[in-house]
Amino acid sequence: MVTQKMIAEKAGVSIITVSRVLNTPDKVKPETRILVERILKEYQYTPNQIAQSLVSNKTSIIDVYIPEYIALDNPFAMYFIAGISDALSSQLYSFSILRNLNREHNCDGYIVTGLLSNEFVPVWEYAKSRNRPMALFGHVALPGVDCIDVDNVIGACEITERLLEAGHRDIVMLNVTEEKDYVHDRQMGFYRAFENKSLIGEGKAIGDRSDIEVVQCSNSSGSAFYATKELLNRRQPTAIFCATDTIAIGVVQAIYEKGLSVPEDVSVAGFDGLGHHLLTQPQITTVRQPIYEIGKMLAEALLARISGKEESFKNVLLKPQIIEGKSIGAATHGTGVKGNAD
Amino acid sequence: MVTQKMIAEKAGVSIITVSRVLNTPDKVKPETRILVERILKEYQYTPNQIAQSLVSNKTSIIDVYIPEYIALDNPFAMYFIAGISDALSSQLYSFSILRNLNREHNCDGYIVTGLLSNEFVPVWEYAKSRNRPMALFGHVALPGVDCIDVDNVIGACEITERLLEAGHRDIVMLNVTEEKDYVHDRQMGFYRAFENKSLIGEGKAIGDRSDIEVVQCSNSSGSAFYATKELLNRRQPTAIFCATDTIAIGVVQAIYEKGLSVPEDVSVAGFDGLGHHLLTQPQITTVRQPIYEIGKMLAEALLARISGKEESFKNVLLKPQIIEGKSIGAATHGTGVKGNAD
DNA sequence: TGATGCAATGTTAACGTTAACATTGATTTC
DNA sequence: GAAATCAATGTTAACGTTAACATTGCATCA
Repeated sequence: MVTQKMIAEKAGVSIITVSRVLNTPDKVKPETRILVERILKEYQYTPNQIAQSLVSNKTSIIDVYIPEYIALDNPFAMYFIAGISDALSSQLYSFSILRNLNREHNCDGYIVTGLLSNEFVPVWEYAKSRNRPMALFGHVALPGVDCIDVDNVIGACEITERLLEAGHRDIVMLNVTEEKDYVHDRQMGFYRAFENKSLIGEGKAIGDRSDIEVVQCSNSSGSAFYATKELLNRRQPTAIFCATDTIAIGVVQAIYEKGLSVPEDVSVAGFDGLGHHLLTQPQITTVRQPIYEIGKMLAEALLARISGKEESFKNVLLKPQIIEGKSIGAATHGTGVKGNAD
Repeated sequence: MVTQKMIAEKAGVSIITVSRVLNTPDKVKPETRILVERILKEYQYTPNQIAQSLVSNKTSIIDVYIPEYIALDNPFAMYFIAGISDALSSQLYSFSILRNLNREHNCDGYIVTGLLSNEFVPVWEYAKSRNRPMALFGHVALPGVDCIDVDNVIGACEITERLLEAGHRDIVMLNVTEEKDYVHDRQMGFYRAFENKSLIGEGKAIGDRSDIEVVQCSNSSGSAFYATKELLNRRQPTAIFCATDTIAIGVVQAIYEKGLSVPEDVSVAGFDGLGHHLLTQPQITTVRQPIYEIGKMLAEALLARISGKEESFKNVLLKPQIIEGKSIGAATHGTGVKGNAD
């Protein structure tokens, strides 16, 4: 390994002069500077980052904590990581993915995801004890943390309103059988759209949703395929709102298999916008969670905090955007709100 | 930050005794050891990895070089990264993803992918000049590198043979319009299956493939959907071999839309096995590239080399495995090899 | 009883870099 | 012409850890 010491000896100067040529060249006589630069180049000197880190107490590494229960090989993780990677590499930072906190690792800051608010406290204390800033995908009531989260309720509400505005009144939601916040929130958003349009059955209290059908299946297109076949054997809604695009793929297939068309016979709406919505024909109109952008924003927020450029802490709740596909059409059959027709 | 120096002062011992308690506790008198351990715990001492790295010249970090032209948000990259991550985290190693080599970064070794053999030489020299081992996804004729690659020819050949053994003689391949090695290799494998079964049209030289139809489309399910519709409007082969599972998804949709069934009317075979084959109904029988496992094996090979446990260098060409779906059935129509029927 | 061995602990130096302070010699200032 | 200034460079110490060698004091042995 070529060190500053070796360069200094070759050039007949002291180590610190070499260091100055590298860091503050203006403070070195041009003659000396040119000599040292020539030797640096000749011996292909590269600084030892480790030694620099020891002095500066900076590593140029961000630790990204993704708990082990989140598979790295799903679109969520990959978009998140891609966003972080792009934000950091432009600033000459790199990152390490941590799957647990068993191990010491020196870094300049943490990006954290996949935690419920109560799980977050120990991680927060961990970062605080190391005096490192932290940015969180999620929202939490702890001070000194940059937070960004997605509003699943609004996303589900808006795309459901979209279906309602296209004239659909008999909309079935295919939701996931998982006890996660996002599952609950998307169903709430679905209901809220009916409430906003005052389409909850007359004479029923706001909040009485027994007249709106929600079918459950697991989050796979195969499960959605069978659930949809069963549904279509029973009756034919004018639209299906799918809690995820993975589900929507199975729904579209089941509609085809039934000899029906999308969107002519049944409209389909999805949620996630992480690539699966592009796989069907027609492409699915969906709600996009900007995971890539969130990863990028979190990384940028963290870098701003590290550099001291930013004073106030972010606390953002993003409104997800509707991505236009071709899977939503005008309602061509049906009898209005199913509850009203009963 | 709590350092060994602070612990030493509190315990009334020298720094090196603290270091010994941490590294070689047997060499410390039990009495002293217990005292120091108590204070270490009380002040929540954690070692400074940077300082350790400076002394040991080891970082416990592997640099994973994925050139910028490979999007991190595709299944290939994500499975690759997941495999590496799992192999490394069990050994208390972490990794950094490098998107270019503009920047110095201290690491214990390199994992490299996505390079053609000529692009690989400078990267190889880069690693060699830093005296760090390297493991490559690909194959190359350079010494001192662990290599693992997938045999696309054999994979395509075997799944095509599978179709031939099911009685199919009129098989169309839907290939990608990209000038990449894998595209060429999969088409070669497709042809080879016919040659192996001596099904290249009678009276034609081995290698004359004008009687086997290959349709091209871009690597998206929408493009495959339209290409397949056009194909089915012309004629109905008994099976379609798709160069990628993304294409296979569009093919299945087009078959449905035509009012036909998979595999009753048309069998479908795919390639990749990175998740998309699970999205259709029926699930696609495909050839799986074990990307996750390759990432894992490369990481393990690198760790073995770093630890000096391994002498000889790996040079593996993996045979991809067929993943059973339900998309291949017996041939129920058709007239044998299309060329013969002409 | 003095030499030998050994367990326990300490001192010094090293890893490669940079910050803070020190020195040198030439130039400017009053 | 002595004092002050300044550019150029050097010396020392520091970051936190560990390796190599040194010391101490006690027990063992001939």
